[in-house]
Amino acid sequence: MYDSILAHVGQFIDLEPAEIDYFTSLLRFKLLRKRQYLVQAGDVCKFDSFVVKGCLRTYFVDDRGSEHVVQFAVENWWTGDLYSFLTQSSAAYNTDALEDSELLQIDQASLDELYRRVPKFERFFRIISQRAFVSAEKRVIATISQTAEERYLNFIERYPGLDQRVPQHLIASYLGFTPEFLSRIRKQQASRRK
Amino acid sequence: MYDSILAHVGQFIDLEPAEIDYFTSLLRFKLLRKRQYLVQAGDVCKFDSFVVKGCLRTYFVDDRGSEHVVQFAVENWWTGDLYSFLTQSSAAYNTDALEDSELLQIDQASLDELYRRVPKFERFFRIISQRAFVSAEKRVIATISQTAEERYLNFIERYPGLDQRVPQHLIASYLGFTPEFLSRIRKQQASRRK
DNA sequence: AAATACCCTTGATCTGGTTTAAGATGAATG
DNA sequence: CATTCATCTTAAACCAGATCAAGGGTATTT
Repeated sequence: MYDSILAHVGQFIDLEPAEIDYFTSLLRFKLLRKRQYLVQAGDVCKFDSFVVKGCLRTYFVDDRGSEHVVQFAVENWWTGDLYSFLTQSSAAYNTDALEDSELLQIDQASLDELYRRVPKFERFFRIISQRAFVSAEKRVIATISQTAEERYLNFIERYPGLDQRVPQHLIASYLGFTPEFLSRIRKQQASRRK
Repeated sequence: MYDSILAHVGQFIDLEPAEIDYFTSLLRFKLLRKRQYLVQAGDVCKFDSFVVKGCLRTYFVDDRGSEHVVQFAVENWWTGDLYSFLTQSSAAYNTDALEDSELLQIDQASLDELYRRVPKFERFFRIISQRAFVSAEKRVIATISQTAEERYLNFIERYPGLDQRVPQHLIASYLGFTPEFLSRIRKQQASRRK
């Protein structure tokens, strides 16, 4: 059950057996059925969640009532509303399961304790946060500088298989355009391949 | 000279006098004249740079030759090409000074040493990276879900005074539209205020 | 004190992507 | 097994914002 999270953490820091035991003792296992919420906007996000299996999406509902996918999370990703988790304030985003999913969760108090007892975890979360920041900044630039078609092609290249796993209209939402327009892009792609 | 960076770091971690001395001993002071480059695309970004005074911009040149402002950095911000700095690979972005600026810089080797000798700095950079990630993600959502006018109004509210400090066409670039369109937004704003 | 380089504005025209609306297909549910 | 619900497609009208082109103001340079 802990194999994937330990392999993931092990990419960035080395842990002693006792540290591994301590770390895993802080984790709680959570099963989510398809369509079930992990966090709803307005709630406080109590846990940082690691995806062992399955697929989730985080989305935001704007003033006009339209939904926008903030991120997808598949195996070996962390998910939740980070701002809400860090500040224990109410979440702006919703996260729900697109498939039946298995998560490992840690709460704020346990994480603080973990930072204190095993400071290497500060390093681990520093590294993954820096990477997440770099990716988010790239996504800003892509959204600003590329056409819808370019973003779509980069998406299927960068997240291979994900387009087979989640509905197209959610990919369109993630990329910042309408499902109708994605349909047109795909049609044009298909005719070009002939 | 070190007042602002120590106050900034002090917001997140507490340092002993000896740790302060050690930290500041690793910093190097850098003066940039207006228009001078801090990092050019293709170079390796050797330093993480803290802005003591002045204003810089990081920008990206796309395939079509258009520039896009990735971020502005004013007093108490860190700047540079983070991906290039972390991996010591060549930078995708350019950073240059919009005003004469004073920086404090740390190189990769010194930072590694700092993490080893004063692990609290892992914590410090974890926290600011997490915040940076949250902001970057908000910017993605804003770009996807709001109109040009809404983004502009949020920008001047969120970064008060910055619109007086940097040319308008760079703000337009940062927000993801053309300078001509910003001009029209401002005209409409002015007429509404009458 | 010209000359040059920036910077901002305005108008006309064009386009990438939205909106609205309708229909087709398949999957989940009572 | 009928019915709702979710997903995807297509097409026509429409719009936010881009592009192109021109002109004017103001620093900075020479």
